[in-house]
Amino acid sequence: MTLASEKLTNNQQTVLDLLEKSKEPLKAYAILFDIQKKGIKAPLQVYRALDKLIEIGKVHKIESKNSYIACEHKNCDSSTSTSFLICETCDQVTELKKKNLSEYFAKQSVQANFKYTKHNLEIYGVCKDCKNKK
Amino acid sequence: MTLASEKLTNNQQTVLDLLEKSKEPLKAYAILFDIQKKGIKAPLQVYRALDKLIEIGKVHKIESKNSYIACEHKNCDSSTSTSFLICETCDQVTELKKKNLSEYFAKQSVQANFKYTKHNLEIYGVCKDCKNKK
DNA sequence: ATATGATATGTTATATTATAACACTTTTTA
DNA sequence: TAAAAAGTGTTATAATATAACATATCATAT
Repeated sequence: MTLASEKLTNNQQTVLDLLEKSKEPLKAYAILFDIQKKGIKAPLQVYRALDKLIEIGKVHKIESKNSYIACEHKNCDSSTSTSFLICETCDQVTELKKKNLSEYFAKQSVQANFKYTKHNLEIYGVCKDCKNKK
Repeated sequence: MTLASEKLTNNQQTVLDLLEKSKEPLKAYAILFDIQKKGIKAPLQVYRALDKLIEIGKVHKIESKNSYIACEHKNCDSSTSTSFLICETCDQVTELKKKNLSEYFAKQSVQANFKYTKHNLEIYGVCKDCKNKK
C-alpha cells in the first residue's frame, strides 16, 4: 500500500463516481442497485469499495443514517473524523471543515482526562434552502 | 401520553435495569439474550422498549456502535441530542453534559445559514483509566 | 522477466440489526 | 364504563453487513 494512493480500481471508481454525482448520502444497497449494470453484483463488492474509499478519505459514512457520502474537500486528510450538517427536510448533507472542531473537542476531552483521537459529529436541522422555502 | 412519563411498563423497566447495571453500551440482541429469562422472547419487545426509553430520554443510542446506554444524568432533557466520549481500549462510554456543546453547535450552524435542532457527537480516544494502565 | 507478497475480485452463504403486520390486552381518561 | 391510546406477543421478513474461500491482478525487488 502506498500512502494516500491515487489510483483506484474499477469497482472503487465506479462507487466513487456514483457518490460524487449524488446530492444526498446513499445507502450501500442503493449503490448496489444503481451500479449493477456496471457488473457489480454482490453487496460485498460495494462494501469493499466503500471500506477502501473511507480508508483513503474519499468517502465518509454517516453513522446515524447508515449512508455514505463523497468527501467534498480536495485533499481531505480526514479519513477518520467527520462533521456534518444534515437537513431534516431535504436530507442534504454539508461537511464541515474540521480543524477548529477537532481542537475544540480535544480541549473538551482534556477536561474529562480523556485523550482525543477522532470524532463523528452529526448536526440535524434545517438547511438554508429549506428555511427559505417555508 | 403524558410528558416525561415516569411509570414504565415491565418490559421497559427490565431493559432499563439491565442497561443501568452495564458498564458498557449494549447491543439490542445482547439485551435480548440477557433478559430472556424474564419472559422477553422476541427482538421486537426489546426494540419497542428501547424506542420508548429513548423517547423519554432514559436511554441513548450510540449510532456508530449500534448500541444503547442508560442516561447518566438525573433529569435528562436530552431525548435527542447526545455527546459521548468513547474509549477505544475498554469501550467505556461517558456522556458529556450538553448545554455548552449545543450552544457551540448552534453557533457553528449559523455560519452555514443552517438552523440547528439537535446533534450526535461521538468522540473516540483513550479514557483516564486506560491511559494510566499503559 | 519473473517470483513474491500484497491487494483486489467474484461468489455463495450467513450473521447482525431492525421493522411490518396483526390479533389481542392493559391503561388512561372523558 | 365506554372509547381511545398505549403496550404486548408472535411470526415473518426487511435492511445492513461480514465470513470464507478460490482466483486474479498488480507492484516491485531480485
